[in-house]
Amino acid sequence: MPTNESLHLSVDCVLFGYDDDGLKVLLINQKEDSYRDGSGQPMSQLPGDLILLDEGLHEAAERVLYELTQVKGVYLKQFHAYGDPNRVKDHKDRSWLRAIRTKPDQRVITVGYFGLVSLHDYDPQPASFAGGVNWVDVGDVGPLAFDHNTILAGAIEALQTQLESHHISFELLPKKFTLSQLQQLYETVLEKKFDKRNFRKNVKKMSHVVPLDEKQQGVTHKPAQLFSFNPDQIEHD
Amino acid sequence: MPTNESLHLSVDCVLFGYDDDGLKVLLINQKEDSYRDGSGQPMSQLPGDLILLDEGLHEAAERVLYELTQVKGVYLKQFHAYGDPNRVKDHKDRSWLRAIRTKPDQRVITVGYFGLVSLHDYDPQPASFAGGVNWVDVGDVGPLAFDHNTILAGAIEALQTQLESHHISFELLPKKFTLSQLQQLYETVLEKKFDKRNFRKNVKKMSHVVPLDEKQQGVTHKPAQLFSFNPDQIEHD
DNA sequence: CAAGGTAAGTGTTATAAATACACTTTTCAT
DNA sequence: ATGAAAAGTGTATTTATAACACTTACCTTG
Repeated sequence: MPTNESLHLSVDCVLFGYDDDGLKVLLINQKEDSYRDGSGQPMSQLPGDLILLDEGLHEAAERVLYELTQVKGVYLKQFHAYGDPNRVKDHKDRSWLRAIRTKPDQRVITVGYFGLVSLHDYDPQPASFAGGVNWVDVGDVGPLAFDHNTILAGAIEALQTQLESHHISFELLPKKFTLSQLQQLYETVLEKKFDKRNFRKNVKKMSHVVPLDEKQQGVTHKPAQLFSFNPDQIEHD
Repeated sequence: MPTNESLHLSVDCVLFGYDDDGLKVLLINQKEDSYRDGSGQPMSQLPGDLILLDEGLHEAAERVLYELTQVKGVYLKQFHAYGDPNRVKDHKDRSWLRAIRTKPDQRVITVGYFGLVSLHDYDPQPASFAGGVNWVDVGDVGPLAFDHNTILAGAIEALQTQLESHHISFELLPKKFTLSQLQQLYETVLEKKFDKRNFRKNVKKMSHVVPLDEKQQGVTHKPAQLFSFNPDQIEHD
């Protein structure tokens, strides 16, 4: 029954990027002429790669991300392994696999990592070997290759549950930020509204959020107080 | 540098068993003469096995557990993948690997699952191909083979965080249980004490915990009301 | 069959956390 | 000087958490 002779392992990275206009995921497109879905559209997928024989899983995720975005040192966390024997056997994915793999029928188990970057401070200049690289709003992601929609959904869930408990919000914000930006981040990620005054009351209790002697500049309204995270006070993980 | 030519994947199961005298983990011993640690003690490990080419990860975990305990249908949940390239390379583990593997230097990545069983209703009669199988109190677990102490710690953490949020306590209790048993379970797993009256107040709010028209029997004191979980009201996951 | 042992069962009060809600302030642009 | 735009701020209500001690029902034993 199984057409494969061995079993390979990859990592797939769900890199979330955030800025004032929302939460994005980094997706890569295959070259248009080699890989299209039924309707002729080029299909997207999450950045991922087979792991090397002497690297750890976390290392592999870092490498994949570095190769794609030239970014080092981003927050990266494992969230789930996906091992359905048929996860790379779908009809829609065959032509692409034939193009890139020597053994396209080979079974691949993948370990999902999510990563967080702030798109405010610097734009990670995605540089891909494989085709176009785009930041896509999380709400606008269409059908992806393989089981990548499932993986993305798992990453979003992990991000939501960990945002509050693991103090990772600062990975998505600029070094200096306003309380409104922090609130918008929470509202975007958790998909619910918060009351401004109550939200600020809670932030005051967080010892790792510290006010700076500095105000927002160049805005057309009352400039907001800037805050930053104190890394000493943060233990995530 | 790497001595391995390929890479294999296993599942390791942390099967938790609970009864009135505590939380146990199922461990297997290697045969004493083939595998001892430095001090000549036979070493224990978590039940685990390489996954087959055509089975999913969850399926693999179910199979491993069935082969060891003859138990089917237990609650099983993936919690983490462990992929350090040296996780099976420790000196203490070499003799055992030489005994059981054709390629003892081969790298193995493993996916951890935790499982839950009630030791009240029935004793899962562990039946092993590989040696002794024991329920060991979670507090009394000594050094294990490979990185299995790390994996166990990860499983305990996962169990603790999910006990409250995922309504899984009933997997560890008999079908009919008293509120004191439920409280003791929480206290054991979460390693903290609860106030009896406050605990019961909270239970009353849980619609999935329903009182039965039945009382405890054969006890030397006031018999407790029995309760059960209503499976219709439970969505875990 | 009375007494003692044992765990079950039960309410109230105090403190802390979460929620709901609306106006004033500061800056820039016109 | 006026208006637009988002920042910033306090109180009252509701809900949840925490602390705390005695009575009840059943079994055992002497």
